[in-house]
Amino acid sequence: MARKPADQSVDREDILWAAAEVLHRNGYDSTTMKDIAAQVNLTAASLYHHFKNKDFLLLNVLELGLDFTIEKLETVANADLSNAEKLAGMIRSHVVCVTGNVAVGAAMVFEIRSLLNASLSSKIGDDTFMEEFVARRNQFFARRDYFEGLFRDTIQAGMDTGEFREVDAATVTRAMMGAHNWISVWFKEGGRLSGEELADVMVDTWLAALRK
Amino acid sequence: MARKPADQSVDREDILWAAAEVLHRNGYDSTTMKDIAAQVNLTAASLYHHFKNKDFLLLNVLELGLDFTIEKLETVANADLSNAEKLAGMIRSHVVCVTGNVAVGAAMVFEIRSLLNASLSSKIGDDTFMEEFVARRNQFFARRDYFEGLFRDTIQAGMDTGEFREVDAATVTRAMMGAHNWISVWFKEGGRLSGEELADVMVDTWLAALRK
Amino acid sequence: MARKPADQSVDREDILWAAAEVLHRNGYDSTTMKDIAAQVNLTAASLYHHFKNKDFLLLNVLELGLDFTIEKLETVANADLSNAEKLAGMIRSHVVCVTGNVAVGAAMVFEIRSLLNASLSSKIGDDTFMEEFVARRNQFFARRDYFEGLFRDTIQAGMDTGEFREVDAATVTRAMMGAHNWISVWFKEGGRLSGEELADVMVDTWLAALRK
Amino acid sequence: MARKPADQSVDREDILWAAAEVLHRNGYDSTTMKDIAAQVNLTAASLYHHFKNKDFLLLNVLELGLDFTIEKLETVANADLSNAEKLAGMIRSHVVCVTGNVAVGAAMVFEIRSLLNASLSSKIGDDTFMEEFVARRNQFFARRDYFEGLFRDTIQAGMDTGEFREVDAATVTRAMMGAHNWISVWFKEGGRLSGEELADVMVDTWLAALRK
DNA sequence: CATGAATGAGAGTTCATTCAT
DNA sequence: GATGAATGAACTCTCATTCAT
Repeated sequence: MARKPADQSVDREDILWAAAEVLHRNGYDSTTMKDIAAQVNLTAASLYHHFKNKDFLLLNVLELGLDFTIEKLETVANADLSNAEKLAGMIRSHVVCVTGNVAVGAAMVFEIRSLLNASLSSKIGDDTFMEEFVARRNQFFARRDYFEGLFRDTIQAGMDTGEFREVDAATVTRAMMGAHNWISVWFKEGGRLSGEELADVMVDTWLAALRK
Repeated sequence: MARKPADQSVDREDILWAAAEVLHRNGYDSTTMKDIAAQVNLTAASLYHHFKNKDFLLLNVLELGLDFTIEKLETVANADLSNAEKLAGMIRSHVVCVTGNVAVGAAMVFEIRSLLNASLSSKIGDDTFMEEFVARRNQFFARRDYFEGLFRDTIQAGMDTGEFREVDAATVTRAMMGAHNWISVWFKEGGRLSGEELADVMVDTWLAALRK
Repeated sequence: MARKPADQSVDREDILWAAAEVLHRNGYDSTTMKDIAAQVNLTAASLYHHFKNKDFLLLNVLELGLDFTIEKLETVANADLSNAEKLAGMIRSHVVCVTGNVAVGAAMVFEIRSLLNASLSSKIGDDTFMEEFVARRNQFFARRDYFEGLFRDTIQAGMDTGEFREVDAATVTRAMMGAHNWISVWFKEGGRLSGEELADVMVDTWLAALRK
Repeated sequence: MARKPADQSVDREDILWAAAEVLHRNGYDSTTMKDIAAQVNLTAASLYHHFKNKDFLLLNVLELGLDFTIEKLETVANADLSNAEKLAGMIRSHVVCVTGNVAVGAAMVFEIRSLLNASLSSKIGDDTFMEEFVARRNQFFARRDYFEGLFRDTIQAGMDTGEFREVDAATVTRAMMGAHNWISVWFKEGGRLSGEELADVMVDTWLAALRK
């Protein structure tokens, strides 16, 4: 979690991490632009220099989180490993990302609906506004599907090679996503389990569920 | 599960089911009293004859959903079954509840935070208001823990009797809760799997994860 | 905290006349909802009970003014008179309307552009919103053309019967509209000329311009 | 009339013509400094190197338009012609100016009110600011009266010499101003009538109205 | 000269809530 | 009970304007 470097130059990404934190605390609707601005020592009006509006700001937060997570995941997904090892690595990656960035993780779980409703409240003003928003939002969802697909494909591949028992890969993947996403709800830094330890438990659980 | 009564006499519970639906669509903050009222052919003002304020209304929705689910669950939890059979039954119960009542299920996942923030924004006006609210909210959370505890205890018992392999019961339970809660996000009535079938997959998955 | 306003019940039309006055003073953009509300002892928020938004309020003001004027005009336009007499009556009607209602008259001259720009800033929210707005706006413009057409037709008819000399009826009509509209800019109640006297001058001028 | 210079060196007058155009499209209040700046490839901040503030910019636009028109008019007004010929020339001059420069013409009609309101919103900060503004604004209005006076005087003179019939010169002049100003509202370049042709119609109309 | 960043002030709008009817 | 009217509070967003670079 990147803190405020100083009080001077605030750039887009600083705002995004700060925003994620506030979002995590209050949820999209209860979070005001003023809240976010305060977190980076700006006024609400100043935020509009960096983001077209609140919806875009949310979208940027989510994109940041997803990009960050996907990047980590792809390293593992592209490695030359057995499907079991690969899945283990992917689960660990995902869980570590979530525990290391609870705020963003939570945003990705809880604010999706706000993202969907967002288009409705968008002004017409500039058609470009909404068009760009919808385009980027769709891309976000596509990448989200891609992300989930990485897990599903690995499970399927493991079934094909006989490493895993036969299951409903799509549903098991969704169960897994749910389990991992839910972490951002209950995980507390400094609790009984570290992020790494939690990742171990998850890996153990899911591999057990899939073992023959 | 049972809703939609006559169109004339609107009672508290009608409003709650309707509210859950709107809440599911829009989220707590984006849902206006007017939205909820419209769903039952009332005006916003009229809602105040039935509920003290919006926060209480939400609390009532959540209580309704939780009571409903716990009731089903206790039937199984108190039955004279092996721990594996019991856990299977509980999972099935939970999943069927969620799939049969996506709206309320989603509310219980997504609007908890609103419930927490609620106390903060409560008007000080009537101390009794807030006191009662906080008391009932705490009770709600206690019952929620109790609900989760039913699962955890069964897993633990299964481990104790040797039916299940040794796992971190608390964490596995949370994984399970996450997986089940997440259902309300993606499940569509009439999709590839019915609620019952989905329940089967979940039972299979979790028992596999716990088998020795 | 709902308070009782001093004035009894304020209805839509009261607001419209008041709004016209403020609009006349400040122009659409410089007029705030608060300004209009203050004029009728309401808060800005209360205006939204009566009008969907500022654009609709303006539209209502203009509709009111146009309806009022057209009604007067049609009485004359449908009477059994020579074209010269008819035109005289119409001019007198128009001028008296404008001088008797400077505020609304001015609104109809100066705020048309705001009406046109209005659609752009309308929210999507409810498609119905914008659709209704555009529909009513178009109807307004159609009625405005109809209004102008009454003059043009009478001039043309007078030319056809030989009462008037040959002129470019459309352009003369526009000159006339301009002259009459402009009255709302400079006319002061209690000045050198009463509304009736001014009407006489206008009638004299235009009939002189058209006489053979 | 002459606009559009190079694209590099932007000077005050370029900005004014550009501003007039934007003003014509949107009106003073809806026109932002950014809009005007964009029209000449500058940023809003840069405009402040050329004009003290938005009010002054508007004032400059109006001054430019009025000076331009008066200059043309004085040529005719000072010529050695009969009053009828003089009035014809003046009308032609005015109409041609308006049709050739719809934007500025419209600004002079529609933005006068903004000019009036401007003083009120002026920041107190620099007294000099407001003093200078008010002084120049008053001068503008004086010149505007002078402009209208040229017409009125010619009509009066024509009545005195018996060229024109007896009318209320002041009121007829205002009717004329209204008719001419209104042109900027409806005139479209490339329409049925050219500016010159429209001028002919106007000359014909007003001389007919004044002929004995 | 030009500009990117920042901001105070304020506008339109929404909404939970109250109260007289 | 039910509702129409009203409102205070709060929010998103805009904009003229300043200033350091």
